[in-house]
Amino acid sequence: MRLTKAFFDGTTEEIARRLIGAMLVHESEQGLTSGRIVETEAYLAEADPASHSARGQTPRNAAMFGRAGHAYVYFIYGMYECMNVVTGPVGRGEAVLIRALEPKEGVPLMLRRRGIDSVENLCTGPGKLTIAMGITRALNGTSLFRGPLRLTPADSSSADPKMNILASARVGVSTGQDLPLRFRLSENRFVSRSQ
DNA sequence: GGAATGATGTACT
DNA sequence: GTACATCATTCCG
Repeated sequence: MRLTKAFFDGTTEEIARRLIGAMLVHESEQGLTSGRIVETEAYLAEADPASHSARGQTPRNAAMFGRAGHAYVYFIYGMYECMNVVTGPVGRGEAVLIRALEPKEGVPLMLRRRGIDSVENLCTGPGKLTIAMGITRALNGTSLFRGPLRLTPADSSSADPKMNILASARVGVSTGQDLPLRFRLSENRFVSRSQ
């Protein structure tokens, strides 16, 4: 199924839920890798102190204020990169952090990038999945409709009936912990470790 | 098993 | 100087 503009209708929370089950695909010179999204977190513009957009636009977070369906990739803790899907509209500053993937295509390449030999912890966290997928800040601001990094919505006709989505507090934030903006597949072994 | 720790760019006090 | 949308490693018990 092809990504359309209508995918970004509704609130960022709704889009964060809708992203569960969608496929993320990256084509690089090294090869193609893909995974099914099993965990997301919504970051809002209003009343969300944990959001990067909370204190206005800076060069670092500019992509978060860009168009829906584009990537916001940022560098954190001096070591890791995290990937978000901007949910727009332009100037608003809302996005959904991709926190975990169930690896699908290009697993050997992902294992090589991560320097491990088990698929178990390959993409179970936002910093891990960007390494495995080869996602860097070079992709910041790029379109997820076309380009090397693409998003493919879940095919609703083949939706897994056991696909229960749980909502809970976000991970690693010190403010806004009362907001249930983290979404994950229940009973999926590829969600991130920290609960 | 769980807690503490180090790696360290970017933004802000 | 401090905090941060993290992770791997080390040190406990």
